[in-house]
Amino acid sequence: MKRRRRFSDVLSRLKAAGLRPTRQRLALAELLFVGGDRHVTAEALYVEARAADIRVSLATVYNTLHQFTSAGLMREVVVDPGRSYFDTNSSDHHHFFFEESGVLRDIPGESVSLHGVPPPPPGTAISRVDVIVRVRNTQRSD
Amino acid sequence: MKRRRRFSDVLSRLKAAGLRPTRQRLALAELLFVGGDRHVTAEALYVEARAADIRVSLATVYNTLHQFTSAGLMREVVVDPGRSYFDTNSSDHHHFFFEESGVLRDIPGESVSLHGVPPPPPGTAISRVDVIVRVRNTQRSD
DNA sequence: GTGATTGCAAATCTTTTGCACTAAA
DNA sequence: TTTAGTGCAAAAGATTTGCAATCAC
Repeated sequence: MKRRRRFSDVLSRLKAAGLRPTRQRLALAELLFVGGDRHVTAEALYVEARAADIRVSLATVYNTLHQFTSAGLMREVVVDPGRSYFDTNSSDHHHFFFEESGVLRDIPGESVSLHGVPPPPPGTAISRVDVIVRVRNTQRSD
Repeated sequence: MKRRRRFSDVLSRLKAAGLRPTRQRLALAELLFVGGDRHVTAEALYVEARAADIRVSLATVYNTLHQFTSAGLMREVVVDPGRSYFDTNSSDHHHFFFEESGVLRDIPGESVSLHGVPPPPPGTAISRVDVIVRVRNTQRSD
């Protein structure tokens, strides 16, 4: 009953987040949350969903990713001008970004330590610290 | 002769970067590089240039910012989905990003120290590490 | 002159929105 | 029912591109 287990996991996850478990949200959540951490763009998830015979529109994919993000189930990662990535790992961690391929990879939050960040100005508080390690291929690429 | 000094500084800067010193590039460079570190979006620089009676198109502002960036005179900072910032400080440093206002502020590179970043995969090298400290207002804003 | 640069408008790309339709509670 | 969610197509931004006109060398 793996399939049923997955389904109910995802179902309770949506319920816990206060999101109505619609067919599209359930299907997208299953793609996203089953099988480890993922980093997707809206377009990529849309293509993947279609390939998996999930009937959903691109607009709904965008809406859903933002709803999941607002609900704390995902995190938006900004690394590429003109394209947003969404990360199924919403805990505190950092990223490698492979500039040539556009691939994002997690760096566990505990492994990195930061010192010397100045305090934020009065009246403000740090909401998040992003560390993005941009990586490029060593060998010729042109 | 402050004005003349600024002009020749900017002129040699462009020449050193191998960029033909056209009227538009000179004028934009003067806006950008005179008077401290700046963080601009293409649109904002365009508006500023027009206000300063610099006759330039938005397309040229985009082109120029990218040329300056390729030449190492500036740096592109990605913090906001759907909008690019360009930073006149191209040396190694980090940023505060004020989420409500969209303002970016430098954090000197020396003040922050990072430990524990895993080595990049074989065949790749770190091209840059960005630390972005996202900040929000403490008081109500809704 | 000659090739690089610019301006303009059109094109492209990503993301958002309006609204009639459908589905969950 | 009643309200939230969805699909579609259109709209909105940001950025890029094609090409004729213009400028630097």
